[in-house]
Amino acid sequence: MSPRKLTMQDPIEKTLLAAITEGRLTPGSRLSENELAKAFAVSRTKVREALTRLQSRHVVSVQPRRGWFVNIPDAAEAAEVFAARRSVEYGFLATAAPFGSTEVNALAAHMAEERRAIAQEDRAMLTCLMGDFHVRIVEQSGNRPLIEVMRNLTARTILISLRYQSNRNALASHEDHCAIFDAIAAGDMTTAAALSRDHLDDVESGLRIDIGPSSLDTLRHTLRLDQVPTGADREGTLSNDTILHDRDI
Amino acid sequence: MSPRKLTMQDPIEKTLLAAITEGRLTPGSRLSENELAKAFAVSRTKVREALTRLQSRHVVSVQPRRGWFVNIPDAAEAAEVFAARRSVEYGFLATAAPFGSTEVNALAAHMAEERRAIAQEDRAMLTCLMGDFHVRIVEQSGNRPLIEVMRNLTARTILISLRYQSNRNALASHEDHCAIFDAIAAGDMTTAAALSRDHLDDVESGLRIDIGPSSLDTLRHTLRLDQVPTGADREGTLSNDTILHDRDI
DNA sequence: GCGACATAACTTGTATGCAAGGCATGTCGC
DNA sequence: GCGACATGCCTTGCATACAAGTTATGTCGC
Repeated sequence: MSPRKLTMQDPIEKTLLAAITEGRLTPGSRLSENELAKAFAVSRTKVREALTRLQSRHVVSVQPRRGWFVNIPDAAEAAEVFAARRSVEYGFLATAAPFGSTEVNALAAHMAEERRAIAQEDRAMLTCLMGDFHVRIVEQSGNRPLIEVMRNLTARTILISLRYQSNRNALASHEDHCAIFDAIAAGDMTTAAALSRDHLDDVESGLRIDIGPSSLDTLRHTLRLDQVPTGADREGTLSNDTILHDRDI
Repeated sequence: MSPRKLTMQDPIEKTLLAAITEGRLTPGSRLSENELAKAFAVSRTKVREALTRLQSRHVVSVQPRRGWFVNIPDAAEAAEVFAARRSVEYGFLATAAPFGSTEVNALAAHMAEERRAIAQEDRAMLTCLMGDFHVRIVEQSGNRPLIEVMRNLTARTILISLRYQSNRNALASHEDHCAIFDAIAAGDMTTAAALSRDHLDDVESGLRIDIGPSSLDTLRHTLRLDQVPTGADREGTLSNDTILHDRDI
């Protein structure tokens, strides 16, 4: 299901994070300690451990005596996450040595995955892959702290995009990714860094931050209708109304 | 005691992190759940929560049924942390807008703190401040995700420096900081970024990675002699043998 | 019918109890 | 004297019990 193995220890944390990055858990979704404990056949202690870790990563939050919820990033948080990604991704590419053939091939494999997901019109897989692209670039360095940072920021980016990106355009983003990949493959890291920075600007400017917190999502949240979707209603296809302006992650 | 307020929720986590950044807890120090629970007058549950969070930040680690320990970063981890800092700090400065007078003044206040600590020959405070400099630069942006990243990386850097930096030179580092500050104050962020990157290179190359894991620290660790220092033995002064080549964080 | 209040059924927060395993000490066999 | 083994104390791992608080429900008064 997941396009890539998550190198994480705790299976609960890993499963929850996978569900979020794959769009099965959306911002505002409620996470019951008891239900998770039953689902994973462990005690609440272990569930709380995993939720606490995710909380420190700003992926979930807890309201005292009320419950755990998948984070609903506000506009300020969205801006900060994008700014952080600009710094990290630009800094990484601008200071990195040109990639070797092994690393370029790994990225090329990812580009093929993106193309396949586009061809299959697999919306969930595509969202996940579009975010993964940036993680995979950093992964080629083998720098674990940096990879971790990128994973966290990407997970939060997915929440942001689920929250604010009403109509996205995966194709435009994919083309940006292709350009970044080409620069990396050509060994031109400076260009890759600049392209990456501009790409993030474009994605961010495509966000509809006017979608206020009193919109459908929060209403569903308030009405407790925000359980895990039954599946079919999130399996959207790449409809024709995705025009060329907005970008998908 | 701490040169700066840590914006952290949990007092246990905050206290432990402060003790580490101020050098009262060194790599290999043992952290007993029971003792911490008694010290903070809470149950082991809360202590384990805090330790788990610090574990996910790579500040402490647990050996099953043996105990919790302040992380002893190995050479590979040290290299990765420095490389990550290079990317993040370079990327931040290279993509940041020039600082306003408010931000420059805040940094100037920090520089004064560094000078005062040097004059007072306060080694512990100085180590803390030298790491804090880089955090404070990013703090001026108000970007919380990035600040968090820098705080984590800086905490790990302090562990690295306690582990590998046998004889440090705070003065050389301070001069580097002065140069970076001057560039920022002049609005030349590009130069500041380059200086910051070079500074990290210099600090890293000053590490004595040949101090193998079978050295004094690990021996003390093995022999369980690695309790919290009694105080006096870590209150070193800036001795004259700190020559101009190595740099303090 | 409708509003206010009591109550019951949830939620998380925290402490505690017990299980499982590591490590040092002491003891027994030789 | 010395080595192997057993024992007991220590550690963390985990589940559970209970406390505290929030929300929904039902009921009573009007």
